Amino acid sequence: MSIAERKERQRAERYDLILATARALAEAEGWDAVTTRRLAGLIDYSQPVLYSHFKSKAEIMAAVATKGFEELAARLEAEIAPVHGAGGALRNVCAAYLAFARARPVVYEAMFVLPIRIKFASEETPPALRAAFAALVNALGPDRQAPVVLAEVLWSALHGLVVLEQSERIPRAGAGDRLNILVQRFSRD
Amino acid sequence: MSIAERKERQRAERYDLILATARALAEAEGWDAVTTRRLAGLIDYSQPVLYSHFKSKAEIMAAVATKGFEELAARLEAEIAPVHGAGGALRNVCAAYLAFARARPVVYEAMFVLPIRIKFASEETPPALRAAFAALVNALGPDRQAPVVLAEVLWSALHGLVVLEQSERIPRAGAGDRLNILVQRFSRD
DNA sequence: CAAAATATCTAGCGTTGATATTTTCTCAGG
DNA sequence: CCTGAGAAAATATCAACGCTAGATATTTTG
Repeated sequence: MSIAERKERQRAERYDLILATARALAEAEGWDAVTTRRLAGLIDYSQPVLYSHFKSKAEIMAAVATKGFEELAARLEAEIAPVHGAGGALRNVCAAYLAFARARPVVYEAMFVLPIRIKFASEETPPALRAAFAALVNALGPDRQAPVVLAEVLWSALHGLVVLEQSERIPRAGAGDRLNILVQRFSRD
Repeated sequence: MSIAERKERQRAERYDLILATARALAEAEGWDAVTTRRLAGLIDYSQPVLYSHFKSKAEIMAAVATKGFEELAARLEAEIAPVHGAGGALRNVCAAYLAFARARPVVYEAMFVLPIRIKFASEETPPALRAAFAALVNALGPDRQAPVVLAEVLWSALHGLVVLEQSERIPRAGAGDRLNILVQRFSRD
């Protein structure tokens, strides 16, 4: 079975290559520049090869997004794990969320802005996405009333800050002040 | 000058017809369905006529968005004007914002999600947009510290709720609970 | 060694936003 | 009532897009 294994491995490598290339191209020139022709050219395969791995261009973007969920979850959990003193966890998690969005804006866009049809808050929700949301709930601390709904509102605020900032609808300069106010508003009274 | 005036008026009518048709088509089938050809067909003109009014399709969407800013500002100001008792203004303005987004989702999308390159928070910002933001600031009540930054965060939270709800990333069912929590968090302590 | 299955390519379909060219219409002056 | 200039709108066209069909080369199986 060694030959089949090798082929399987090579296919997986090409799969990863497609995702890495799509992400790199999007980071360099934005998602609009990620066309199937350019993507195929960059990996030195013909365009239809992409369709042997993915059903559509949207599915490629969804796969990039899924990897992004994993990275985001890891970053948020890293801010919870050490016992920093409970007061600081909320601020650190919020800051990590915003830092992720700033560091990987196009991945963030694929995850949360573009229409990629990933199920949220259901059984099919990717585990990493659920983990990231759980980190938000934990960051709020124990014994809060309606912690899940509270985390949803917190997440909305974080997401709103990200997209309004990225689309330059609120000035980038005030980001620090806005984080302060956000944390203050969602801290325990 | 009467002939020139008539021509001018007819041109303005066609301009409005293009915007109304674009909006109606977007509301019926989404912005992706608004192609220059379909739009031209619906107004019984050839496709290049659109380019005698607008430089690009994005400019058409930006014009629809600008009309949306006016409607949003009017709705928010209507919740401030009457002296409802200061406590209720914040809730009413937030509810009106969310109601606008639910009532006109595709106009909201053009205003705040799609890349339309309208200047925010600058001298070129459309007056209606500035007015809408001012209504948010007023809704927070007098004598708050850093009211503009606070309003930016509130706006971010509202916007996050809207887009996460519309893209089904948070369940629609909990909207009422989330509004309660949002208002509670941004009310004066 | 032949047959079946798999992998990949070239070519092309139908649409898109935008533009270049050509035709049609409008309207003032003789 | 003509006629020619200029504006306005049409047709025709462009390059690029996502995606698919058909043909060909390669590998696996009987």
